[in-house]
Amino acid sequence: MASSTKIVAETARGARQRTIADLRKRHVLLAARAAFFELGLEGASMREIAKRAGYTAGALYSYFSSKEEIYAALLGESLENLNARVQSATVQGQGSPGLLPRAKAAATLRAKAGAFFDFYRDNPRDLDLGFYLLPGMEPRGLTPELNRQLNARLRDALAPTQRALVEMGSDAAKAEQEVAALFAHIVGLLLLSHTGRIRMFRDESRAMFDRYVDNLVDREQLAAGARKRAAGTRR
Amino acid sequence: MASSTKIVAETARGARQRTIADLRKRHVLLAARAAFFELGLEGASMREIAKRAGYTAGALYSYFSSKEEIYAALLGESLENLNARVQSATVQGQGSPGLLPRAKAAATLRAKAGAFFDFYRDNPRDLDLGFYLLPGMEPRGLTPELNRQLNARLRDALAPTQRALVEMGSDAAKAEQEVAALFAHIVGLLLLSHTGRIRMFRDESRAMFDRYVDNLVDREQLAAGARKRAAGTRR
Amino acid sequence: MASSTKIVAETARGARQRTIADLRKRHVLLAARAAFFELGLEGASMREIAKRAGYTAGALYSYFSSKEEIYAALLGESLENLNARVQSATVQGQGSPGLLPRAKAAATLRAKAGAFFDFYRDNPRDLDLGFYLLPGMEPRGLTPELNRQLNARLRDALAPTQRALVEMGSDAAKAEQEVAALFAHIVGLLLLSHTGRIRMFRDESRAMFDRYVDNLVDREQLAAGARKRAAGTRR
Amino acid sequence: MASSTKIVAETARGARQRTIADLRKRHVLLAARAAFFELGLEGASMREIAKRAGYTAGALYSYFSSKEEIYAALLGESLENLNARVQSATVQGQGSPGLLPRAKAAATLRAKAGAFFDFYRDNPRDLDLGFYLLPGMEPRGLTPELNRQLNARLRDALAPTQRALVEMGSDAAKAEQEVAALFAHIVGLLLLSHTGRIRMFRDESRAMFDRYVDNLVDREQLAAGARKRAAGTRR
DNA sequence: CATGAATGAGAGTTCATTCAT
DNA sequence: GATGAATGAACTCTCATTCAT
Repeated sequence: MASSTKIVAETARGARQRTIADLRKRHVLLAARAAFFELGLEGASMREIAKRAGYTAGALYSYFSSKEEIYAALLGESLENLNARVQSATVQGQGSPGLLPRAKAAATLRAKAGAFFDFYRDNPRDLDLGFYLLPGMEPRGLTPELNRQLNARLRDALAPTQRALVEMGSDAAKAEQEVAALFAHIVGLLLLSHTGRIRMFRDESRAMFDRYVDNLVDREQLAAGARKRAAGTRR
Repeated sequence: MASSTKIVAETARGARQRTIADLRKRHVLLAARAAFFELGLEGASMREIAKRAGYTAGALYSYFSSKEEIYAALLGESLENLNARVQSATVQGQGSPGLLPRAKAAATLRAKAGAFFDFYRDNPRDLDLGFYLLPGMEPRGLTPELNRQLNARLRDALAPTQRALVEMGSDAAKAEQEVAALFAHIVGLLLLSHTGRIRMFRDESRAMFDRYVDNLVDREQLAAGARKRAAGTRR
Repeated sequence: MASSTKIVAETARGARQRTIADLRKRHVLLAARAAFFELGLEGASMREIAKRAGYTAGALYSYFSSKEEIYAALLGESLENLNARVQSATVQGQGSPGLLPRAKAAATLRAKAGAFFDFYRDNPRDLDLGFYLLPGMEPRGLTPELNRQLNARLRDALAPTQRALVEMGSDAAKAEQEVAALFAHIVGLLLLSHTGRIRMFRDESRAMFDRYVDNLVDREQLAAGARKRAAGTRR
Repeated sequence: MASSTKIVAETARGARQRTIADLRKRHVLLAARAAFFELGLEGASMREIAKRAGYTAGALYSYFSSKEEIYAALLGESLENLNARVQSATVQGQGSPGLLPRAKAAATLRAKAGAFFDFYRDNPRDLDLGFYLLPGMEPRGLTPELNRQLNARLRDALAPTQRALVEMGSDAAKAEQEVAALFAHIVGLLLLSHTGRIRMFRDESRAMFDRYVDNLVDREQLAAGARKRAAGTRR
């Protein structure tokens, strides 16, 4: 009995410690995020991150075994945030009873893809996180396994949009293609918007995104109508 | 006579030397290109570039007065190459006599936009060149003036596509929007294709580009038809 | 109680560490001093200083944030030493009861000015420290504020001499002029003594200094006598 | 005959060429002087000097075999200028017939020493030339032999002052001491004036110089009077 | 005589990382 | 767990000097 109690106690302590450690880890991560967002990935040195976290540079190595591991954790967190935002995105006027299933799916498409777009528009550095770093990485922080996980979370964030396309009548392959194209369009718009290389993108990126989605919805509805007519003719 | 001969000779020598110097400058640029393409902008140190060019680091400063000037020259060259490729792109079956003007414009659109896409697909690092810019650049090499020039060359490369859109019936504003959206789509596709973050992009990016252009052409033709019918009604 | 103890312990550790850090800083400073004194300000590279201190170049930046900060610290220390020496200089046969106040002041003048002279004669490079300043300095290490402080410490070292002049009967303005002239003479003598540009200065500089002070004392006493007579006449 | 003529011709050509070469050498020297005076000794790179002379860096080595040889030549020239100025300095109201020999000598003293002072006051960098460089020199440009020559020219510039002191009644040894002290004072005043380390020196250096000379003349006249009286008593 | 390309050493500084305490 | 000292390699850039042309 005594030993069992001890085990329980130790486990509890272990859990508490792990929690505290996790908290501190998150604290470091927040500091790293702030540093990176202000100074860019190369500009954010370990010393800078440490200073913002209230630590010495050496202390960070208690939490992360390299700078790249910090980057990986940051990217992971970023994708969690993205997914949270996409999941919490809801259709406006959701309860309208008379709405046709396809119109509902279109609304969902707009909501989910819009959330995706807005997340990166509002957090521009999160985009960098995903795309600017890859070259010259890997050694310790970004193992292939982790890389796979991160890609999976990215797909998760696109999945609701893909499902909406299916509900609008696309077959699976078409839906996958369309969501990939949509993803590419978003990335392109945002990248150009951030670099400022061309004027237009700075202020109109969301409008451009809307037009793309409008066209996409139009196409889907046209295709659905065509399928319907084809089915009617055959009967 | 003698003095005139001397002047000619000296001028010739000057010209020859200038040519040689230019050649060597290009040689350095090629080395820099290779280094940058393999190691990224930050990874390509002056020493690394010099080594590849068969020089010591200090020697590079005979040709370029800073690392950023090298970058700027590289970017400039890249945009020249892009423009050359776009300009030399011609419509297949150009001579077909019975082709309607609008169909011809559509073919031009496909050719020019396709050349743009293909240039960056075939020279992936040239894309990076244009976007790695973000960080702390500018001091000497990339003056605002130069920056403006480079932006102008980028627009030049998109201009033929824009003109084709106008010939298909778009008004100027619409054409500008569409070409910007097309540009964004291309950038997004290529970026995702290069980072490999999602499987599909690796092999299918050109097909995805084609589908985007197909949709664009369809939309334009639909709109043109609508305008025609509207005109007919009004009469 | 326990927490109080802990605080004490931590404070003690902090204090100890600070002391050790100060010691090491001084150690670096000594190495820098030696390097600078042997090789001059430009010749003493960070690497050279580090080597003499038993460090790598990078390690110096734990103690000083730039080469100029090292220089500033060195100059500060030098002026402290100068002041210490001047303050500790006392009049020989100070206790003699029958000495007139003016004679006492003259003795003080000789003692204080002599200490000033001897300090720089015995530490020739400390003089350079104060004058190698001219070139393109200032950026970080030698802020205007610090510059003001250093100038103040220099004046401090001259102040006792100036006070002695006042006690000998000079008015404030005259005393300031004379002390400035004395300072200039000292600097000139020492500079010429160190550069060896003219033979005589090498061995006789102290004798030359003494002659200058003798003349100065004579002049002051003559002037005092003249003032006395003038006052007697007026009565 | 023919060969003799040829020899003459060649010699003449040689002389002309040497003259042209000297001219160009002087031209380079002027550029070096300007560069050094603007940028300081360390700041004036061979490239900078060459640019100002309208040459390439390499071309300078046709005229001088090292940077230090340029420095040496510059210093030599500077001392020539100094001597020229001192020699051309004349006593104001020189022709006054009734002037006593001693008063004339005092006027000469003032004129010659004043010219010395003014030369360095008006050409501050010439002072640096003489004093700031010595450390770390010698290799090629500043041979001991040359060094001796330069020191001699410096003494030459002081000689007229020294002679004036003798004419005022000083014996040779005393005159040498006094002129050395005067030289030290001048150097001290000018150095402090240039560094600006103490306010007073900036604007008043010439006044301070005058006071020093006044005192010197007074002392000499006093001493001469004493000698006269002593001689009268003895008789 | 002059050029311009090139060297090689060295400058100050930054940084991720390690490790004894 | 955290510190602070230290490393060692890397960075861009400058410079006096050399030499084939």
